[in-house]
Amino acid sequence: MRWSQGFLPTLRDDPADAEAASHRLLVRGGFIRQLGAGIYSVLPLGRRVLLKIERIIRQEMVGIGGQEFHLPALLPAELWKESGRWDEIGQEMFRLRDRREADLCLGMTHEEIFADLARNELRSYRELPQIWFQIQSKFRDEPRPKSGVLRTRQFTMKDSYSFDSTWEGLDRSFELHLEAYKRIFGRCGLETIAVEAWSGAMGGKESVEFQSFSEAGEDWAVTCPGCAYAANLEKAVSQVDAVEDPEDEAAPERFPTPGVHTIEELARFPGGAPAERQIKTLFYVVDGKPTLFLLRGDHDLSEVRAVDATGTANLRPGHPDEIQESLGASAGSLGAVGVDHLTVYADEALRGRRGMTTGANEDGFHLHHVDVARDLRSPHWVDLREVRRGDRCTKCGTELEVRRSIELGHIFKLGLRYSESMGVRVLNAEGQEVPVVMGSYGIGLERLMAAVVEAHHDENGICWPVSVAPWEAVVVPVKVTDDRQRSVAERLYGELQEAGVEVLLDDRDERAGVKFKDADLIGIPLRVVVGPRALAHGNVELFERAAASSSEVAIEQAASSVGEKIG
RNA sequence: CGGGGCGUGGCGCAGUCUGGUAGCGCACUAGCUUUGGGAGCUAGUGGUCGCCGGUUCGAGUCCGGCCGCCCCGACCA
Repeated sequence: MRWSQGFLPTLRDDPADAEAASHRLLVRGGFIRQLGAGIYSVLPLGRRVLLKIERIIRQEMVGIGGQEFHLPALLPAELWKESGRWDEIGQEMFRLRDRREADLCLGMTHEEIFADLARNELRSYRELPQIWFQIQSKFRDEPRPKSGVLRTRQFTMKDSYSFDSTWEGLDRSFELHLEAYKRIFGRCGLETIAVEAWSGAMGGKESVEFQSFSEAGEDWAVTCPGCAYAANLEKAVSQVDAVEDPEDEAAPERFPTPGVHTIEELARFPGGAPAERQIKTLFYVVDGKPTLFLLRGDHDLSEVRAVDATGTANLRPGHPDEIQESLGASAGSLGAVGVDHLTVYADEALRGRRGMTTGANEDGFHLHHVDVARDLRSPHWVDLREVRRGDRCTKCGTELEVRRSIELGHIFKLGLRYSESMGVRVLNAEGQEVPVVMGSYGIGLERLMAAVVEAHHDENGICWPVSVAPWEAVVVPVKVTDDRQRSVAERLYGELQEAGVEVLLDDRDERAGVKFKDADLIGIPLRVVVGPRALAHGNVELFERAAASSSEVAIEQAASSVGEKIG
């Protein structure tokens, strides 16, 4: 394509409200434009990148036996009511009514719809396994869209669903996806790790996320340098570092702590206690009922674990007035000693601890000499603690690392979650009707594009890997009004097109600096510069964007050199 | 939903405190000069100052309400 005829709206300035590099560069480079919070238009440049990502995904999905569908995004409520998710999923689902007042929603995922097709059409185990996929828009009313296209309310997802007659079959389908996903991300130029994850609203028994390390991410990946262990922070486990408590037979004793509201303040307070010798008391409202979560002072609550422990996702931190009403004190002076009118969950790390310090349920006072076993009224012992950097791996004892990451894909062993609620059954070899064992697998495409930018950019712009670059090469005549330069540039443009290279010709009558800046910004991997310096020797320059390295080749060799470099 | 910030030509911003009828840089149009890393000069185009209401002779500016967007904490591809 000729640049002068294309729509490539690059901006000279960074957009004011973009912080993440991918957001900034994709907007500035003319790949995307914002329409609303978490709603983006994809421009021609961005579309080319997404189509390349789609092609890679499609090839790999077909490679594991996947068959492509295209389901509606506008979905009747009935199927969701059947699976129970119409009520389970809260405000994240976009809901609407048609003119007959029938409930509908915009698809946020398609388990129900594929399960409906499966139950209507599949009859025998001999038709299985099946892997069905689509590449389609998803809608999720995120509480907080952010970072450009990393987290949006409408996005494109490759979602696939496997149907097997046995659990072993599900394991195979899952494994096929695991390997396909590794290839997909690798081909897009991303290093990823597969981590154990929490299944969340999808349900099912086991799930794995693919994450790419990036400071722009919103997830945390816990990895063990000593063994293969890797997990999402939500799911990660670790050994508790043991704390030696002194002999302390004394009864709990109230003591004044004026102005102390936090663990840190109490640790610094004369006569206070180090964080690991305090009991942190968190007040939550769970299914409408006030509830306490107890942790070691230096540990943090994992809300996902709290959800697991309580069996409901309906929980939130208590409001100040609720706390006051239940315990007669404000957050910062709370404790569970003597509390028997609230449900209390205690983290395993507190088991057997004594000589502890905790709030006295009276503002400005704490208790010393608390013996967990003796002074707490039969709490529910559960795992509430969030893993942190430096904790030891449960498998090999090595210190764990915790790093920011972007969740690129998530694969789930759904098991019978949908086949039982929706009646997806086939006959097995014995002629008995059995529920189909399902899996579901998703990749967010725009997020994947953004993650590639996060991983491949510098101060001048994006450095696309050739596999997903909007154009593979750009031919830049330094001065288009120069006849020699223009004719050589046209010649190379033609030769490269002939050779099947996706090539741009920057035929704009702009100064060289403008054209170089733009080419850097939009990240074309290879730039062929046609200028007087090299032409004097019958050469042109080849500039490799990512390496920022330049070399000269003879005009006659230029097209084939480009072909070699872009592989 | 809690906290913080911001809405002024396409983009980036000033002007708001202290009311007087909208300005700068970039981009865009035309001309001349220039031409290897975002050129210079000249002349132009383009804005109901987020929306509604109020105060006032007069509102971008003051008051009230609403809407939108960004960032930080609880959710997910």
